[in-house]
Amino acid sequence: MPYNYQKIEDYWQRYWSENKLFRTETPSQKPKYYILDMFPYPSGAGLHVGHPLGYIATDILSRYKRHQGFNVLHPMGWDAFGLPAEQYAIETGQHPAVTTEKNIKTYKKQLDRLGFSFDWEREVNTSEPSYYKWTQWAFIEMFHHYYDEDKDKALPIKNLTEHFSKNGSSGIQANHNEHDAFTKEEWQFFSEQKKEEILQCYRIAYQADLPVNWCAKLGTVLANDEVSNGLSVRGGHPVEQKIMKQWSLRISAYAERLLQGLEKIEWSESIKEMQRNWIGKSKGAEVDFLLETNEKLRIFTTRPDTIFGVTFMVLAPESEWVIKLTTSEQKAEVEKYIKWTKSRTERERQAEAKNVTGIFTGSYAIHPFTKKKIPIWIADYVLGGYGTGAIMAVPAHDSRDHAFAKTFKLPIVPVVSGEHDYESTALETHEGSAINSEFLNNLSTKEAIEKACERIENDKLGVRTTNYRLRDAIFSRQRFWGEPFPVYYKNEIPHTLSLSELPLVLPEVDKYLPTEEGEPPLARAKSWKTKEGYLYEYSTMPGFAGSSAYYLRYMDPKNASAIASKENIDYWGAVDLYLGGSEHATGHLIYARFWCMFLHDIGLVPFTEPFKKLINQGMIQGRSNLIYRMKKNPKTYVSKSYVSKGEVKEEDVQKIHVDVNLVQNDFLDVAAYKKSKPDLKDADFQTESHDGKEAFLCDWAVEKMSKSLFNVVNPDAVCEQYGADTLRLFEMFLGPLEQSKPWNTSGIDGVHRFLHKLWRWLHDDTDADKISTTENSAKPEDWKLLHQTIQKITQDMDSLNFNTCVSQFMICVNQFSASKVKEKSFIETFLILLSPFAPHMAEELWHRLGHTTSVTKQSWPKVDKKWLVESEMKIVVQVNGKLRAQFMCDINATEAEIFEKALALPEVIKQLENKELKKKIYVPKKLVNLVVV
RNA sequence: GCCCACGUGGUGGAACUGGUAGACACGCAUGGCUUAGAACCAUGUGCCGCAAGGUGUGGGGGUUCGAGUCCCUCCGUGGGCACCA
Repeated sequence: MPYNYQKIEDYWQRYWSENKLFRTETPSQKPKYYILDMFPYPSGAGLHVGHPLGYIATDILSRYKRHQGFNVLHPMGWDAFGLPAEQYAIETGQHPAVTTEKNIKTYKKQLDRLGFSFDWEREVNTSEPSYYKWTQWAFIEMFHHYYDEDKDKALPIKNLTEHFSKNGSSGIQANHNEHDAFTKEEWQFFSEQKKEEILQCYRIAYQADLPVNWCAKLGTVLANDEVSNGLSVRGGHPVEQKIMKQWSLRISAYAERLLQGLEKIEWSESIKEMQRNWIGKSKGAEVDFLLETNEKLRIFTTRPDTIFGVTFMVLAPESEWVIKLTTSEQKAEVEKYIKWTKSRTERERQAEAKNVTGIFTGSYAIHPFTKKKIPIWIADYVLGGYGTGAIMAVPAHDSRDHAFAKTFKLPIVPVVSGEHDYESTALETHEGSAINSEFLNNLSTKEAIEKACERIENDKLGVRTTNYRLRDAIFSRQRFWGEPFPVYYKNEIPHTLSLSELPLVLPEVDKYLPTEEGEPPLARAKSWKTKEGYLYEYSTMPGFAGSSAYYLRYMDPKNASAIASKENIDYWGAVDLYLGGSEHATGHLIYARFWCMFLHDIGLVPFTEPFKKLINQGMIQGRSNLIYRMKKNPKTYVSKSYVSKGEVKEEDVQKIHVDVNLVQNDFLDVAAYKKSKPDLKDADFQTESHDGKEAFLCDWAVEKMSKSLFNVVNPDAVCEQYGADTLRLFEMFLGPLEQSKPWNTSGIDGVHRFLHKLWRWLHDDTDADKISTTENSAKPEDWKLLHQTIQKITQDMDSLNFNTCVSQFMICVNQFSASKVKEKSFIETFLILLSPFAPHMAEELWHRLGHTTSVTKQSWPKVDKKWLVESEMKIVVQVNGKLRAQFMCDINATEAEIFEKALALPEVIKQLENKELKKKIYVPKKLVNLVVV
C-alpha cells in the first residue's frame, strides 16, 4: 500500500471541514489562546511558496495548543481595500469588489490545500460594509474625544466644551494644535464655525490644514510611513510637500504611551527599536532669544550645555518668523531663496542634503547670557514641523551647523573639552566637560545640561521640554477603494453620522478616477447625499484603517451591535502570538497599538497592548536560474547558441533568466524550454558531461521572488508533486522562522523521503488498510528516544524552533523503523507529536489504527521521566583544559572513584608524564569533568 | 553618519544554563540490489596528513580548569533611520 498523499489529503481536508472540527466556541471553560497571522491583501497574482510560511507556523502552533487543551482562536481574513484592485478598476472599469472577491476565492482555495485549521466561520473582509461599519464607528468615537494630558487618556469632547464655557481656554491640559486663547465669554459668543474650528484643534480625529505628502501620480496624499526617500512606497512615484486640509489622527498624543508600552511586550528588539526611532523622543529645553524688536524667538535644543557656543541662529524657510525678521535690504534675496526651497520636491531636497544652502535675514538676536548679537539665518536644513522651527546653531558641536558655518564663513567656538580639529569637523560628543562657558565651565556634559536647564528655568528664559518625532497620521486618501468617512458637511462644518446610520456604504460611480475639478472619485456620485441633502466627505480612509482593530472582530465576527461583545473581548483578551512581516514595523504595528490604546481609554478593551508577542517571519526569497547565451554575432543577428554552465568561456556570454519550473536540481529540461518559446525551435544547446550523461547545467542567484525573474514557485505545484504535508514540513525545515532564506528545492526530497519512510515503517508490504500492531515491540531505547522527543518537541514548540522539530522526527523514524516498533500506544504517542506538522499523514495513520480523528484529541503526550533516567554518565577527562579521554561511569560513583578510574586511563597516564598532579573535580549538570591541573 | 541584528563544513542549519562543535538534512564518495535507470539499503564525509597527530565556529586580545556561547576591539554581511537640533 503506497503512500498516496493526494487521496489522503483530499479526504481529510473534506472530513475536517464537513465536520466543522476547527470551529472555535465562545464562551468556553477552557483557557484561551489567540494566535493571529497578519491577514493578507488578496492580490491577483495568488500565493507563492513564501506566503504560507507564517501560516504554517501558526497552524502548527494552533494544533499543538488544541492538543494541550486550549481553546484556540486561529482565524483568517482579508485586508481587502488597496491600490492594485483600484488601479485595475481604473483600467478595466471592473468594480474593485468584484476583483477582490475573485482573488479571495483563489487565495482561499490555495490556503485550504495546505490543510490549515482556520475557523472560516470567523472570516473577515475589511471591504464589506458589515465590517467597515466598525472602522467608521471607531473614527466617530475619535472625532468625539480629545486627549487629556492630566488624566493621560482620551476623554469625551463634551468635557472640553464644558470647560470652555466655564473657564475659556485657560487651564486646559490637552494635546492640541495652536489656537488663540479665549475667555468663557468669548466662547459663548463664538459662531458655530469658530467653535468647531477650536474643537478641531483638540479632537483625536480632526481636520486641519497640514503639510502633507502629495503624490500627484496616485492623486492622493500619503502617510509618512507610505513614503520612502521622497517616493511613494507603492509604485515609487515622486511625492511633494503641500498644504492641504486633511483628516488626521492625533497619534502624537499617544507618543509617550506608545514608547512606554514597548517595555511590556515580547517583540523582537529590532522592531521595538524601529518604533522607538519612529517615535523619536528627545529631551531638551526651549530657550527664548531676545530680538532687537523685544520679541522672543524660541528655539529647541537637546544640548543646552552648548549655549555658549552659539554663533548664529537658523529659521526654517516655512517659519512665520521669516517675514518678521527679514530686513528690507535682504528682502529680495530671502524671497528668492524661499521660492526656490518651495519649488524643490521632497526627493530633490533629500538628494541634495549635502549641499548647504541658506540666506541671512539681516536681523540679530541677543544671546541670553553673553548678550552678544547673533545673526539670524534661514536654511532648509531646519525643519518647520519639528521643535519650534528655529534653532540655535553650535557649529563646533553639531555637524550640520558646522557645515553651514564653513559654507557661510561663520565663527566656530568650541565649548566642550577635547583635542579636536574644528576646521574640518564638529566634535559631537557627550563625553567631555564644558569650556568657554562661564558658569558651566568644568562640568561634565551631563551635569552641564542639568545646570543649564536649571539656570534657564530660574531666569525665566525658557523651559525643559520633550519633543517627539512622531507626527499625527494623515487619515484621508483621495481614492475610491477605501472606507467612506461617516461625515457630512452642514455649513461647512463636519458632522458625524450616528451609529444607527452606519455603515455608510460606498456609492456607485461611473469611473474610478478623480473628477475634472480634481475632486476625489466619490464626488462623481452626484446623488450621494444625506436625507437632508447634505454632502458627504469625498475622501476615503487609508489602508491602515481597516487593519487597526481587525483582531477584535474575529472574536465576534457576526455581531451587529458592536465590533465585538464585551464578554468576547474579555474572554479572548489580547493576541497571544502575532505573526507577520517586519515591513509593518512603523505602519500597521504602530497604528494598531494606538487604536487599541484609544479603545482602552473609551472603555471598550481591557488591555492596552493588542499583541503580547510578535514574531516576524523571514521572507522566502526566490532562487532564480540563469543560463548562458553566446553573445549574438553579426551574421545571425540573434544568437541561438546556449552553453551549459561548466562550458562557459567568460566574456562572450550573457545571462538569461529561465523559468525555475523547467529546472530540476539546476539541470535545465531543454526540450521543455524549447517548447515554451517558439523562437527557440532551432536553438543550439551545448551540454556538458555529468555523471556520464550529457546535461545542461544552469547557474543560479538568490533574488526577490517575482514573476519578472521567473523564479516564482506556486504552492499548488509543490502540493501536486509532493503533497501538503511535505510542503509544510519542508518550509519549517528550511531554517529558523525569523530568518530570510532562499527557496531551494534540493532539500525537499529529503523531507518527502521521511514521510515515505514513516509510511513504510507502519505498513508491511501487504495491502491492508489497517495497521497491524503488536504489543511490547518497543524496546527500552525506543521508549527513551520517544520520551526525549516529547521533551524536545514540547520545548521547541514553545520557543517556535520548528526546524529542529522536523530533524527530531527524522531521527525517530530512522530508529523506530529499524527496530520495527509496532506497539499501538507507542505509535499513537508519536502520531500526536507529529500531527501539528503533517496533519494529514498523522490523521490517516491514526485512522488506520482504528480511531476516528486525532485533531480534536486533547492529549499532548507527557514526558515519563523513568525513560530518561541515566544509569551511567559520561566522564570527560581534561588535562590543562584539553580533552584527553572519556569513559562511562556509574551514575552514583563518588568523586574519588571517578578520579581513580580517570587516572587509570592510558591516555591520561601518557599525558601526565613529567607533570605534577593537583586534584580538582568539576561536576556540572550533564557531564562530569575531571580536570587535572 | 547613527541605531539594531547577525557571522559555525561544499550547502541549509544543530549545540539548553560556558562542558567531546558540526545533530538532522542536502550534496558528494564507495559498496549492495537492479538488464539499465529511478527508488531503496549499507558505510564514509570539517580541514591538513598514508598514519600517528595537528588544526578548527570572521580576525586579534581577555576572563576561565574549560569559550561557538561571556567581555573588549577590529573586519564583514543584512536591516532600519537619515538634515528631528
